[in-house]
Amino acid sequence: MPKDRSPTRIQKKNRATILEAALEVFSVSGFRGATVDQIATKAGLSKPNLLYYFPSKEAMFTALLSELLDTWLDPMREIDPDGEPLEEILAYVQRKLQMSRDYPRESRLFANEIVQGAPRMLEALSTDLRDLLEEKSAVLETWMAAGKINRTHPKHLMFSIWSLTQHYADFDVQVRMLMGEEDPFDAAPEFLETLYRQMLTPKS
Amino acid sequence: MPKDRSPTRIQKKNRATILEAALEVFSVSGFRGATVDQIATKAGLSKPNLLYYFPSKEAMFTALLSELLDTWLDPMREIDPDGEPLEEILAYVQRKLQMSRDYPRESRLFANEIVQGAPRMLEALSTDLRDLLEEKSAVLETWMAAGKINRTHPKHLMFSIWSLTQHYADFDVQVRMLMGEEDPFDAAPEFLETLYRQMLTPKS
DNA sequence: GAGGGATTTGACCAACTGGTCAAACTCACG
DNA sequence: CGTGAGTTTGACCAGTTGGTCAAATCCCTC
Repeated sequence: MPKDRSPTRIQKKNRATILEAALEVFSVSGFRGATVDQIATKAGLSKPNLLYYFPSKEAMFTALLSELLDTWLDPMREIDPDGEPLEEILAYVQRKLQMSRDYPRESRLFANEIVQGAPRMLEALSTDLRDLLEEKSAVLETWMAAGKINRTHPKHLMFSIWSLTQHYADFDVQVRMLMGEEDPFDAAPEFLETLYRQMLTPKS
Repeated sequence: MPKDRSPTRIQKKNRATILEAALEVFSVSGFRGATVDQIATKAGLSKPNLLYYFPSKEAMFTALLSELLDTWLDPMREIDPDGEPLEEILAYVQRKLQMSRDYPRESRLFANEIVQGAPRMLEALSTDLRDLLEEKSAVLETWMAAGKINRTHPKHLMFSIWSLTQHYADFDVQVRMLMGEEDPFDAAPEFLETLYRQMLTPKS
């Protein structure tokens, strides 16, 4: 094991290589389904070499999770309480959809883990995500109270956004199989835009 | 292995016991994460005994899938082309939500498999589900053409219904963790009803 | 209640998997 | 260069896992 000094050039390169390979493998097989050998092969390194950089398979997984969770929550952080309510929400939806298009492996990594009960992630979720959701739910409530958007359950609204956008990444094979030639991401932006605009635009 | 005659009383009972246990285990761990021993323990039978009734772990899994897929698609089959369009869709949404509440293990079983690329299910999906979706999409299109509901992409509309309803089953731990005491299924029916009503009710 | 098929299981096996370790090798730096 | 820390790996190990098999037990039927 390397000393706890600042990482060498090789350490930085190899850690990154390993995490990239780990993402590739964990995201399709889940924690238990993935094997260290698969990750090693994908990374072009030997199995003992991986375990030189990370003390265990579990350590690779949690390192990956904590590295990605922040990025994953960024689109939600960007919701601006002082912005134009409807536009803020619609923009958030599009950012989240973009994430599903650009980072499907990350989406599936989280999906895999949560579907299986999130045994290695619940702690992180119950702090970072929970706080962020409470904060943004409060923002939504003030917007609703001010009549800027239609009244609904703010948390269910957020769930719906996560669900609809991540569906295109998590259920990618199914969606593509059912759509044939057509790329799901062609029509998705407009579909979601229309959905949320019609749902949230105040009647007045 | 039993002869291929009509199954005995014991065969029927044990097969059912095994599939019930298999559902319990596969739905939380996925195919690879589940072990035959876990299923055997849950079923109260010995491992070799399971393999007497099913030739392999894979056979248990596929038997389970094919047994459940039909039931899983029933709510969609019930959409009546001659019914009142908006009400038909809203009723479908509620049926699907009810499925997520009553059969979360089934939902997670499919979710697990599809997220991982559906290696053992793609064939079934690409016939049964595909045909059914084409049929119901056509119905939606006629309703849109007749101005009974707002125009949108019919397939994306169906995806959205699956996504929103199954989210409550598949991401159950996350949803419950974020909602605290409140039962997600209390507010969900009304939330989804409002969402689709506002989205689909024709303007004019 | 005896015979024979159906059912059950303890013992076992080969393949796989996460992880260890000592020895070999590489590289930065004086 | 040379030397010591950093890096790599072949060989190995113990535990797990899917699956087999022969022997034992059960249960239906005549």
